[in-house]
Amino acid sequence: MPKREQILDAAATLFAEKGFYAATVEEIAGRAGIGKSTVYEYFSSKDHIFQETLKEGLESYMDAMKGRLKQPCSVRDVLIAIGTAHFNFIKERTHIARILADEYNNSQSPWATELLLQLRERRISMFSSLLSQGIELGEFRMIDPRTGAEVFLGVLGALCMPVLCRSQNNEGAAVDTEAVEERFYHGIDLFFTGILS
Amino acid sequence: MPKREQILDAAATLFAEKGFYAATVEEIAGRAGIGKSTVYEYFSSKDHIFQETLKEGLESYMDAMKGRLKQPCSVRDVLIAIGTAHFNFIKERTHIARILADEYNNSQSPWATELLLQLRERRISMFSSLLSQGIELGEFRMIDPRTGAEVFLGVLGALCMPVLCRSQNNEGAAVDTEAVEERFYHGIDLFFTGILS
Amino acid sequence: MPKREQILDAAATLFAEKGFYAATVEEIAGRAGIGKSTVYEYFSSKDHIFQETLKEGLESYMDAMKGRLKQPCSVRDVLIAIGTAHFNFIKERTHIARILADEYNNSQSPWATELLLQLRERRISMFSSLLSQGIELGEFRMIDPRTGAEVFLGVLGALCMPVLCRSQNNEGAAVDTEAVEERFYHGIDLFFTGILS
Amino acid sequence: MPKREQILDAAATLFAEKGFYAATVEEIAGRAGIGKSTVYEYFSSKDHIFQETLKEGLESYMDAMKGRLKQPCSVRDVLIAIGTAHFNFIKERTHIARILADEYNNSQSPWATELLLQLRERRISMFSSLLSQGIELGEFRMIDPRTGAEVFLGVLGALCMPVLCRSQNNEGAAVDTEAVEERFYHGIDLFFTGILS
DNA sequence: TATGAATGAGTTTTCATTCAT
DNA sequence: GATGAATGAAAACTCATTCAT
Repeated sequence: MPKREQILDAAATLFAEKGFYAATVEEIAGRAGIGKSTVYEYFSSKDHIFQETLKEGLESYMDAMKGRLKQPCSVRDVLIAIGTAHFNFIKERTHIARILADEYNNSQSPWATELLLQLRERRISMFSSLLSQGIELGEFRMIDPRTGAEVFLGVLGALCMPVLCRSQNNEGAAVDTEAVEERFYHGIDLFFTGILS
Repeated sequence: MPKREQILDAAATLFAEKGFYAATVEEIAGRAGIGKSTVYEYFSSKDHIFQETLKEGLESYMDAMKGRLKQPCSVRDVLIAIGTAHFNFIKERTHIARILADEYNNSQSPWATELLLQLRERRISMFSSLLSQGIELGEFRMIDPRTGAEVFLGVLGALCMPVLCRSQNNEGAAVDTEAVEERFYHGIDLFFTGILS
Repeated sequence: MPKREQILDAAATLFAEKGFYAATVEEIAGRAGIGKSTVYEYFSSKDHIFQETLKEGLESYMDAMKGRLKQPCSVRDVLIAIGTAHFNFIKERTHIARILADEYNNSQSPWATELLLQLRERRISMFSSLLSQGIELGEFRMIDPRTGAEVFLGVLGALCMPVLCRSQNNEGAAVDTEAVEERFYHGIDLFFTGILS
Repeated sequence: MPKREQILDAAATLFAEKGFYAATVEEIAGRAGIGKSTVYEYFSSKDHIFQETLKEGLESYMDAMKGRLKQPCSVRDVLIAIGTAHFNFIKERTHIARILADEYNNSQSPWATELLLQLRERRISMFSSLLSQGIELGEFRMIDPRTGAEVFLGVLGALCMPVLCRSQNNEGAAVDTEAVEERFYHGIDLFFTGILS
């Protein structure tokens, strides 16, 4: 595996586990199995590493989502497919996901907040346009698409929390992913149908 | 104002703005208008300051919520009232709210994560029992109350994000709180009625 | 008890227990049962407290010795009497004794070394003149009195060590003072008679 | 010279001159001719430096002694040889010797006291067994070997004091080592023959 | 006289980054 | 390229001392 990726991998794990500040360049190098100063052959600074970790995560997340957009079925099904992709991304790339999920992140490099907000906007606009489509097609009520998008985002986030949280409690009983997944789909369903009787 | 509170206030602002690590004790002292070592007359460590900031925030948040629980009206209205309280809390104590909102926070003191997760659980169980009530009263469908609670949490969080985000961009145009508030109620409404037509 | 003495007492205990640096003015004040700044009404600095503690100890030690000098008996008996006084001083004022015993002390205020060296010189000259007397009287061999005095000093010190050492191990089983005392007199005897058969 | 040793050397000098607390890491680094943080590449803390200084000193002292034990001569001569080794050690490694001599040391790291007491015990048991031998061989009277050992320890210590003391008064006239040495052997002789006529 | 509150000067320690090999 | 060694800059924390009451 190319060194650059080794580093990025190690970094993602450590940033997710301990945060930007507590993770040291030395540790990252150690986990990547290389010398400390070698890191600086590939990245100009610790900040830079974080930046690239984030970028890579961002893109791989968006890619995972995009695959689900063009499907010849109801918008509702597309949104569910996106939810599924989201859930899978989190299961498979938990470390990166933890970093991406930390939207309020301000403990780290200042521009990180910026990137994370950009991700948020991209996701919102993606959801928003899907909702608009759905409204046009008569699938959905006449709601404000942006609001709907924000809500959907919140729902996805909240329902996946359990997976991301426990991921660092290596000791504790592993999360019952099955149960979480079941609740996940139930929760998404609530988004569509509401809770009123 | 008592020194202890001055410090806590300054700390809340700085922790919210720059996170636990980037905020220095010197800065906190400076903003509180006192000498660095005076801080240590009131708190035994930077960690301790954060802990107390968090605790105080936690309690004042839960207090703000509890006022809304016992009302002679529909459960739906109670949930909306809670939403309102949440929104007001965020408007009024934006700094603390930013800290409380950072559920994925792991960049800071390790027990902080614990406290924040506890807050989450308390909120979920509060919402959960309200939903159960509503179901019993026939107000809501037969949904899983915990899932519903998680979703409601996510919705509240996502809808308030704009306020919390910009709060640090002191430069940028202030958020259009009115607009956010409008979306906020619209979003909560979606939680009840769903988006399907 | 006058405050000044309260402070000096507390100081002696703490200086003996933890040394000059580790003992804080706050602790001293606390143990003396007064406020921290009150200490400065009686002493101009921490150094000053130590200085006075030392002086007081020095004098009370020399006083204890002097009482034994004028006795109508053999010089040998005078030296034994001094040994006894030394041993008693250590039993009764262990804390001060610990401080006085630390001749190599350089961890503390610089002039402290000076005072302790003076004590040493005073003791040596006391012993030295006794030995000279003894030689003149034909009690002792023709030895170098100064050397003899140094040796006697060393013997006293070494034999009392066990008491001073354990005095800080509050937890441990108290030293068997009886046994130490027995060895003490045996040891002094060796000084007079040597070990050769 | 390897950096680790440079540091240890500088540290020994400074600890001996000013004690553990008054010697700063910065000074140690300065005297070692390196940057402050470089020290931490070799030792994990100031405490650690002291610990290693002490350990090294302890071992080199015991080594110096051990060389003198196995000699085909009278026990008395062995003890004198040990005295000589002791004296030479002090002349050659005065700084370390100062630290080792400070048996009452409690101003420093707590475990330091422990190590120094261990040294004392090792020396006592060494002397004690030599004395026992001497008694068995009929060289010495029937004395308590432990007491004898303690006395011998005290004698050695007291007689070397002048060298250790002045060693820090760099300004003052150097000690007349010759004179001290002469007294040293005279003093040891007293241990064997006593002072009685 | 007595003291709680405030603090500045100083110390240890950490860590991203550089540089010589 | 790769790296071990070196370090400066910064941060948390301590404590003797002062000062207003």
